Amino acid sequence: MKKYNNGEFRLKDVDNVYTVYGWVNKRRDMGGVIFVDLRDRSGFLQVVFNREFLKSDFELAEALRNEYCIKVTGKLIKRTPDMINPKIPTGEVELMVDELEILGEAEPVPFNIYEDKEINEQISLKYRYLDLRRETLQKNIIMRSKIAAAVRTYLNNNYFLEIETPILCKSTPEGARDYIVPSRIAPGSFYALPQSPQIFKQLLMLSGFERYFQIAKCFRDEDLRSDRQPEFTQIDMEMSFASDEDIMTLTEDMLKTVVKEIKGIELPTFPRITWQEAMDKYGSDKPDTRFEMYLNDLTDILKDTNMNVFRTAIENGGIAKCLIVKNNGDKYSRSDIEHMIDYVKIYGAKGMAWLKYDDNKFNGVIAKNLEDEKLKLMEEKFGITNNDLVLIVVDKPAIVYAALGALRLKIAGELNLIPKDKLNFLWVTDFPMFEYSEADKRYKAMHHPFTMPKNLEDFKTDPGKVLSVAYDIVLNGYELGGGSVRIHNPKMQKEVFDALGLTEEDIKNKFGFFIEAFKYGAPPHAGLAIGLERFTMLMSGADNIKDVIAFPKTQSAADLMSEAPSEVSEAQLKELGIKIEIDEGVNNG
RNA sequence: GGUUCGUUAGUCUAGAGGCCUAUGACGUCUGCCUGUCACGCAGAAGACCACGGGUUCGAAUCCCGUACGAACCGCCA
Repeated sequence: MKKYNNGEFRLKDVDNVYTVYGWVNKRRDMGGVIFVDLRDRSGFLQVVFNREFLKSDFELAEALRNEYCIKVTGKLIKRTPDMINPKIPTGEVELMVDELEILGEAEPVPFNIYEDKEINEQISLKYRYLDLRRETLQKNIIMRSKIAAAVRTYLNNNYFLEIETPILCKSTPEGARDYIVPSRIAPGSFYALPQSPQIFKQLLMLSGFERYFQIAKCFRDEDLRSDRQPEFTQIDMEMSFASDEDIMTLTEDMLKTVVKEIKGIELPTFPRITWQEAMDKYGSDKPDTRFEMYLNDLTDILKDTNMNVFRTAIENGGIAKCLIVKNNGDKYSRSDIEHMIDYVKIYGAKGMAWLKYDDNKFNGVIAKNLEDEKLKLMEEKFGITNNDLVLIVVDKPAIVYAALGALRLKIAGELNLIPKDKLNFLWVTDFPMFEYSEADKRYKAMHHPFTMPKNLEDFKTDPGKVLSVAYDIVLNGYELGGGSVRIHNPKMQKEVFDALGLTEEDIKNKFGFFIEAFKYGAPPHAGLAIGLERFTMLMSGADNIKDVIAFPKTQSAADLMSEAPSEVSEAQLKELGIKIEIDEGVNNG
C-alpha cells in the first residue's frame, strides 16, 4: 500500500528509506542521471536515478516517459544549497532511487498534463480521466470533497440526520422538464428522476425526523449554461419547528464554518435585502454586491417629458432606470455604446438612451432633446460629475431590470470593478409567490407550490402582490441556493393549488399522497437547498461549473467520454414496450 | 427554439484571396550530455487546414449548409 504523500516530504524526513508511488510528471534526462518529478495527489517529489547507484537496470529509467505510473524505493536526501528548488514545497529534498518498478506504461498523452493550460474542451472532455490529472481540476475536486465533508460534519453536529430519498420518482407537473425512465414491469408507465427531494424531505418532517439533510443528486432536463448542468448536487436540508429566521441563521453559520475551514476566512454577517429592493437596486434577484453601481430610478423625472418615446413607455406601465458609469465616460466611444445598445437588446430592450457629462454639462443626442429642467434634476439627484456616462432604459419593469442588471455586470467586468478574491454572501427575501408565465398564460409558483404565502388573500385582486416566506442565498452574483417555510396546513395548500389553477384531479393525481399526509399532525417546517457545484465553483475561483464536476456534460447534455446518451438495442426497447419514431423535421419545416 | 463565436499536425498556436510546398512551441522519434527542475544541444517524422457545396483564373482565408463545441436569450417551481 502507498504510505506516503509525495508532496509532503520535508527536511525532517531525510536519511530514511521510502517507497513512493506516482506518475512521471516530467522527466529530465542528463545522460548519466535522470530526474523525475513524481506526482501524486499531494504534489511532487523529485526522484533521482543515477547510473552508479541505481540497483535496477538504468535502461528502465531511461525508458521512462511522461505519465508512466511507477514505484520507486530509495533514501530521501537533503539537497545541497545550489540544488534547492524554492518553487516547490519539496524543493529541499529528493529521493535517491535504489529500485525502480514500472507499474503502468503510458502512451504519449493527447495533451500535456504538467502544463495545466487551457485546451479545447472537446478534447479535454473526451479524455476527462486525463484532464482530471491536471492540477486545477485535482484541486477543485479535492475542494469539493472537503466542502461536502465540512457540511456533513456541521449538520451531524447539529442534530441533522442524513437520509437518502429515491431517484426513481413520480413525475410532477410544475417546474422543470423531467428526465423520465420507462418502467419495464408497467409498460407505458414512467418514473421521473427527482428535480429535488422536495416532497420526500417534507414527508420526512411529517415522519418525525425533525432535522434532515442529504447531499442529493438532482436532475433537470433543461438547457445547460456555464453554471447549470442537467444533473447536479444539492446540499438539501429541512427542519421541523423552525422559522425562516432559524433556517437563515443556521445556514449562515454553516456557510461561515465551511468557508473558515476551507479558506480560513472569517465572514461578516450576511446582509439581507428584499427581492423588490434587489430588483430596484441591482436589476437582479441574485445581485453581485462586490462592487457599487446601482440602478437609479428616472420614472418620476421622465414620466411627463416631451420626449414621446419615454413618456408613452411610462404611460404604458413602463419604468425608467439608468446606470451611471462614474468617471469612466472616456473609456466608452460612440461605437462602444452602440455595442452596449446591441447588448441590452438581447434582454428585450428596444433601445438604450445615453448621456455623457463633460465640461459641466450633458452631451449626446438625448441632451439636445430632453428638457433642461429634466437634465438639471438628473444632475442633482444623482450627483453627476464630469466624465460620467448615463445609460437609460425605459421599458416594462422586467425588461429594464434584465437589461440594466446584465449591463451592470458587463461594465463592471470591463472596468475591472469586481474584486475577485471577495466572497459576498447576501440573503434575498420576500420573493413574489407567483409569477405570470407568458407561455402558459397563467400564474405559476415562483419558488414551488409548497411555499408558505404571506398574503394569499391578495391573490384575487393582484396575484403579483402576493409574497412568500422564501429566501435565497446569493454569493457573488450567483444563486447559491434557496428555501422557504413550507405550508403545513392542508387547507392552505389547497388554496395555493387552486390559485395555480390545478384541477382537483391534477392535485389528486400528482400530490394526492402528499396532501393526505398533511392531515395527520403536520409539524411546521422549513428548509433550504444549496447548489454544491456553484458553491465549490465560487470557492475555487472556477468560472464554469464543469470545472468542479468530475464527469460533466456538454451544452447538448452529452458525455463526450462515454458517449452518453446512446441508442439502445431493439430488444431493450421491446422489453419496455417502447417504439421509436424519429420525426425527420416534418413538423418544424 | 433562437442569437453570436469557434473548428489549422497528438496538444496549443501563426495565418486576413496568390508570399502556404502552412509558422512556432510542447509532445513524439534518433543521437549526445552525471545536477536538472519549463534542463540543454544536434537532427527527424508529423496537419493537404472539421465535413459538403459554392464564388473565383486561384480558397486554410470569401459565401451557404451540416456536424461538433462554447457563451448567451428563451427555458431552468
